[in-house]
Amino acid sequence: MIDPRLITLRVFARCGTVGATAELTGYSPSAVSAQLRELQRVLGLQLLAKDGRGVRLTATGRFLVAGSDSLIAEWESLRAAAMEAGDQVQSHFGLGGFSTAAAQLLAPLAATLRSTRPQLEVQVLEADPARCFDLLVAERIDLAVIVAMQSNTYGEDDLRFEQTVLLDDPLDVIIPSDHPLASRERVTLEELASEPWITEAAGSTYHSLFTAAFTAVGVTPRIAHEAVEWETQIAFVGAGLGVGLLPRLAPLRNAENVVRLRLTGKGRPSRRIVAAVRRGSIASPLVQESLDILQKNAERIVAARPEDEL
Amino acid sequence: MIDPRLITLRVFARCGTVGATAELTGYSPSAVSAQLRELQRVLGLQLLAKDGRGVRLTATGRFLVAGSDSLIAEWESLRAAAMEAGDQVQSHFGLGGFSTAAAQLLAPLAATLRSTRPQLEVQVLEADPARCFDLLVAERIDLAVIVAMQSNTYGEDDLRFEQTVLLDDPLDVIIPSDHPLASRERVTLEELASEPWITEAAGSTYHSLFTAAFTAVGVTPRIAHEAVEWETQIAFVGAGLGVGLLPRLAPLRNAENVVRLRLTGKGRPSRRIVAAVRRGSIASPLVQESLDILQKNAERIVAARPEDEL
DNA sequence: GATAACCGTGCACAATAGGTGCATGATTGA
DNA sequence: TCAATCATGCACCTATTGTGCACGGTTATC
Repeated sequence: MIDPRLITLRVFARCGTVGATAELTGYSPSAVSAQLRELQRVLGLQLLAKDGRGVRLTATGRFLVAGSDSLIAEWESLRAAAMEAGDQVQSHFGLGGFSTAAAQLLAPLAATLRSTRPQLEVQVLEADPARCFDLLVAERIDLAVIVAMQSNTYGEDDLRFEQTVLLDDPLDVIIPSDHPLASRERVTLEELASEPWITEAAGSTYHSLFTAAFTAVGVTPRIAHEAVEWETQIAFVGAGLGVGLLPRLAPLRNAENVVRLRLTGKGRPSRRIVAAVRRGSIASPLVQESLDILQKNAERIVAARPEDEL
Repeated sequence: MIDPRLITLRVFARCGTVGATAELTGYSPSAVSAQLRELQRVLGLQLLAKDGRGVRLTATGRFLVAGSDSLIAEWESLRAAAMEAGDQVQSHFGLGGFSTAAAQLLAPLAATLRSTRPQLEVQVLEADPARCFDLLVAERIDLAVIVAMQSNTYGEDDLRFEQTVLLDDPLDVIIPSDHPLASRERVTLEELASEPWITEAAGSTYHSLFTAAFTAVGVTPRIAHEAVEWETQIAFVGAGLGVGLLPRLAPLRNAENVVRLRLTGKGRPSRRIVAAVRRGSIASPLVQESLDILQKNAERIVAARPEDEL
């Protein structure tokens, strides 16, 4: 209902480059360029200025983007209310989420929605949290399940989103099964301080979570290897290359020579998993139903942890 | 920036028929029909229902229209603020007004804007007050100068508009120059109670003003003739067919055998002339400038009435 | 300081959304 | 029963809007 060119401008405000905006919105770079030019013509405002080999927003452009937050939210809110009032037959619903979240939470949600609403065309996009927010802004997806980080660029009070906590997913330790501590049920990070650690590349989504866990207990881990996928990390541990942290939700499957241990002691690290939607859309019946399903699923998962004291 | 199909729906909510909506928006009936159908498809909502040989809004449709008021206002407000912030070059500006208002206030405004902003394409539409409001909703015009009636369908608190009082335009009496009272400077309505009156057709814009003037002093006038244009009414009076009320702003020109007299006594009738814009757009620099010009012009007109006591 | 990489934009072309005008069907009032 | 009114479907057309490619300008690298 809001002019798609304004949406494009908002995405550009996040990305900074026409190319990235094109990639995120699904348009070609020329189309984005043309849209932004057209938007300026229609409004009679200069929103962009050349800046080196790229373009940047002018003050007016930033003003417009900032002010449009509430406009978008208002529309989402109105649409949600209208859909609540009328018996809507929404045709498309986009979900976004990151790896384990997508597998453990989004897949069941999509399956449930598919069965309860056969008319609905559910689309799931796997994407990391930052990209999920961008996809929400770009209106490519309507709901995202993401990991809330301390270093999250998007605060809870961001005018563009509304976030709902689903569950806290504790981090476990995975060590080779021939490790001296392998028979233990619980360990502390301090006990593993001198181990060679396997983690993700610096700057990646979980790396900050990794370091935060150690800084909480005042230990500096020795990072021996880097992996991108959980599977790779598990394989490395299985090969005896070191130890690693693995979220409870990430399945170990039938990995050989790898043991999962619960962490104990103070500052047990965990990642908070939240659902995010565009502000205003939370009243939409589809979003409401989705959040209900996610909450129930999250509760079921938490309840299935018999050993969780504290 | 708001989807034109939603604007069309809003106009339809006012008109009630597809044909009238087409006439007001400038589209063809088929286009309006297609737009409304498309809007329902996109939203997945049933907004219209067949009703006899026409269509009417469903409850959901009415809800959406009502809720969109604030959405439109928010956009207007944002655009106005952005245009204030940036140095905009608005290309089109639509003005609407009714007969004398258009001639006395709108024409000078258009001329001034044309000279101060050569780039700007100013368009003036003559239309009665009710239609002016419709044209504002349809976004055919951006500012209207209208006569505020007691029986105004659009209250000051309407979420869609913001109104600014420009001036009060008193009603004068016009009588044949050979009338016994023609030499008087001032008369009261009571003195003319038994005269044959010339007015507009019942139900027309000024008829309610006419009757209100008499009910205020407790007199029931005898309506002898009806005219549509001021010119016609003046000619009738000149022909000795009766007497009539004429707003001060309406020029008498060089009408023969007609004298204009000031009304005195309690409840001197007058019509209030106000400027109306879409809610939110009042902060726009163009609207601000226009209102300034109108206000100044109104003050000049009022100041040119040396005899106005009370 | 040459070269390569990157970024945005203009242009020819294609697709498609969105417009008009007319004919049609349905409904109401004379 | 007939005419008037209203919305809508259809054929057709226009013009907006997207793509792909080439180009010019800017920055980083060697």
